[in-house]
Amino acid sequence: MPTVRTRFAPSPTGLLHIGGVRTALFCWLYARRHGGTFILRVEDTDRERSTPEAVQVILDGMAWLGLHADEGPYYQTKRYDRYREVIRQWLAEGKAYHCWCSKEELETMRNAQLARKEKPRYDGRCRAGRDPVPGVTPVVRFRNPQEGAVVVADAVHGDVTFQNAELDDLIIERSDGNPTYNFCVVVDDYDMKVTHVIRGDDHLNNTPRQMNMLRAMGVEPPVYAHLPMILGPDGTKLSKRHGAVSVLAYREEGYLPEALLNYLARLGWSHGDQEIFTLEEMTALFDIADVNKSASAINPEKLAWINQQHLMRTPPARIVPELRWQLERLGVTGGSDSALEAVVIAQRERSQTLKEMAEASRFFFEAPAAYDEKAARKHLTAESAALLDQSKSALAALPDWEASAIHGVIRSQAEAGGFGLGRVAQPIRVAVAGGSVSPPIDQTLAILGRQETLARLEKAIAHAKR
RNA sequence: GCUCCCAUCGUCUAGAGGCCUAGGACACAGCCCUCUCAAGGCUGGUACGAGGGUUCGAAUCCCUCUGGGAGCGCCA
Repeated sequence: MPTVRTRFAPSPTGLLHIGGVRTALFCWLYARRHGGTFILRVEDTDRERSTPEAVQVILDGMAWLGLHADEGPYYQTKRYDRYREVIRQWLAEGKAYHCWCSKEELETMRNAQLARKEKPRYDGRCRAGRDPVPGVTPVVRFRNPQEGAVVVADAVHGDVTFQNAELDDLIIERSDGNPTYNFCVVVDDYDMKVTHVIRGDDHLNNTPRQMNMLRAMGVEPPVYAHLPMILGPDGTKLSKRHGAVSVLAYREEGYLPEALLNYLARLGWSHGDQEIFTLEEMTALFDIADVNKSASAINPEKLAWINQQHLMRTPPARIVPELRWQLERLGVTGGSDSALEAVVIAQRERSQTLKEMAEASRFFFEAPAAYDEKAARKHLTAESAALLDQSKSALAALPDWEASAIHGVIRSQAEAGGFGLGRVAQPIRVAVAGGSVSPPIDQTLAILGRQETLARLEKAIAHAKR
């Protein structure tokens, strides 16, 4: 059994979006699971649309996700000599031939077929050879078998049979001398000794042609696994307004890479009823046999839930740099690692994303610019001013500034007044956080520190007395 | 139009002939917990696209239909 070799082969013509990431993930997981090699190959033969920026976006995205390649990135544009070599050889062996049809001629053929309600395809008119046509630079076509059938033994779909009669002779070299996609894929998968081709099922229809070309090279095709498509939340094709944005946008929105990967893995793959997986669990459990055949729609709410589950389970120290990055994006700097860690622990069960966490934690690092109007009207009243004042004195007198002692103060204040904790806690909460929502008040004050707490209480008392 | 693929709650899915009066998760509703918001716990509603077979028995196997998708390019 040869070592497993998988490849992720994006084309840098657009963005690396959710669909591409899921494909990359499955390739990566499969290689990891079997101690194999994961190859990154950039398919940039479309010189018109490929851009260095798009390449960089792919590289950055993969790096953020932690989907590191064991080999590559390879670039198809750097392999043109090899492609030409194969084409020359095929031409010599009769496996390929020159086609002198002009684009106009092909267009006419196509329209006629469409008019006859036939599947548009090349009719092979140059197959037997044709004299050079003046003014036309020929393309090279692969001589596809005309008889028999090709069976794709797909690891997720099972056997899928295509009649060779349905396939035409595809162009492998354009008139400008550049090789085409389907051909490059074949040469690359052959040269790179790819054992498992895991890709989107929009490629299922290309597979028989690729298999025929692989056989023309004298090898048996690799194992194919065609993954179902990922749809937008409304069940239609992914578009810009859905998730078809760069994966890096998910970092900005405050998602953990492992959470995004967990979510994506569960789109089309499952392991019983388990929903939350660490990367380690996924690599240990992943199997193509458990991959679904049907397309699935992304559900942003579930992604958010999974993200929160990861926020709650991941060691806080690992979250700290992510939170710091989000805070900096809000223009909030400072705070020691240990302070941020305490914030993470206080906020993780009340934040679905790191962005939310940063926004909700702003007040820990800077005094609220203004009180939430509604909250202030309700809790910073003349009568609560007296209560706030008492709390302030009691807190100032506390020997140790820690949560349980702070809780003791709040509780005795409430007991003394004969009312619930909320009556004491809410005004304090508004005073320190600026609004009526925060982590438990004792924990909040403990993180904030005595000095800052007292200062904010002072200010709130003044406000309440106005 | 032709070829190919797909089809269980709104969504993600479990289900490989009897364990299914269909299980879990997200979302939703109610209750509990409770200093706010959450988290957590409990409860509830909603699904096998339709029709034919095969079988003692079908969500599971076969056929047809319907619906969705992909491909059919000197794009990838």
